[in-house]
Amino acid sequence: PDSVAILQQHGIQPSAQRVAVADYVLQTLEHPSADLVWSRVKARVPYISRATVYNTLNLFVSKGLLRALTLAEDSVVFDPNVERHHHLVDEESGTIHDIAWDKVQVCNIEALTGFEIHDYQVVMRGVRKGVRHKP
Amino acid sequence: PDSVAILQQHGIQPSAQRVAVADYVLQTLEHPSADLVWSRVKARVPYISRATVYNTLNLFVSKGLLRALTLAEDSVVFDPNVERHHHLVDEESGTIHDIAWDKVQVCNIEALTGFEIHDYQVVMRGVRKGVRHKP
DNA sequence: CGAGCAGTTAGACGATGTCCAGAACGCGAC
DNA sequence: GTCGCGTTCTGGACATCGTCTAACTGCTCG
Repeated sequence: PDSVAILQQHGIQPSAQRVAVADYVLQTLEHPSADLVWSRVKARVPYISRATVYNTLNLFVSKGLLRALTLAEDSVVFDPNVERHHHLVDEESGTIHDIAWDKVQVCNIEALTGFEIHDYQVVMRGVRKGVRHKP
Repeated sequence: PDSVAILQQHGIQPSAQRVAVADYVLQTLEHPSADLVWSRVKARVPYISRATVYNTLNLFVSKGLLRALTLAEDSVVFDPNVERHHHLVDEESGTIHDIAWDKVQVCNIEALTGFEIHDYQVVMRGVRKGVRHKP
């Protein structure tokens, strides 16, 4: 897809650095941390600075292009999937997997009193099936 | 309750520092970060060091006395409630509230293929009802 | 040309969390 | 008691994450 067009549609000036970040982060499935985005983008655009990557990621989040997730220890990760969905954390590798919204259902959320729920998701932890554990 | 007895039941030597940490962290409802635990405990035992608090909290987690949660930005917090339950993050204050396990139900978790789910919970974000927003 | 503005840059900074070497402690043996 | 040994505690160094600032670049408009 055309990163430049996407940025413009969201009211973001498409500078060279922003396009470079978008080209990677809007396509990836690896739920990268900010510093991982930095190193990935640096591989193609070596002169980009760390501050720019952080600024750009925060800008993308505020414009709704990305979601920031705080699921596992150490660091926020970014998810280009901004639709509602759930998450599964692989306890062995730390990898995060998206789980489609309609794969599981949550009931009685509306019955909670005292709070106005703006958003919710199921967070699961587990391991790949068939992986052997040490005896 | 008797912190000394609880520590012993979990196979932890009850040193003065560990008891001091336990006295606070096993009773609290405020979901403290490690550094908050440090300052709370220092108020009663001023000579305790930061490293000891971190070591003690990690020890308690590995022994099943506490759960470490990574829900909101910045820092892991600790929860003495080790029963299954859900969490609600107040988006205005950042406060975390425990939600009883049977208040909401999650269906079809078992139907997920490819993974062995060890644990899951619903994470909600919202605000206290009746709180006015700026117009 | 040059003033102004948006974007970028490098590095300083504060906060979080881990690690290490040495000091202090507790406890049993003598 | 006191000796010796293993455990615990301590303070500081260290690495990482994320933010901030001040200076620099490059573009547009007059």
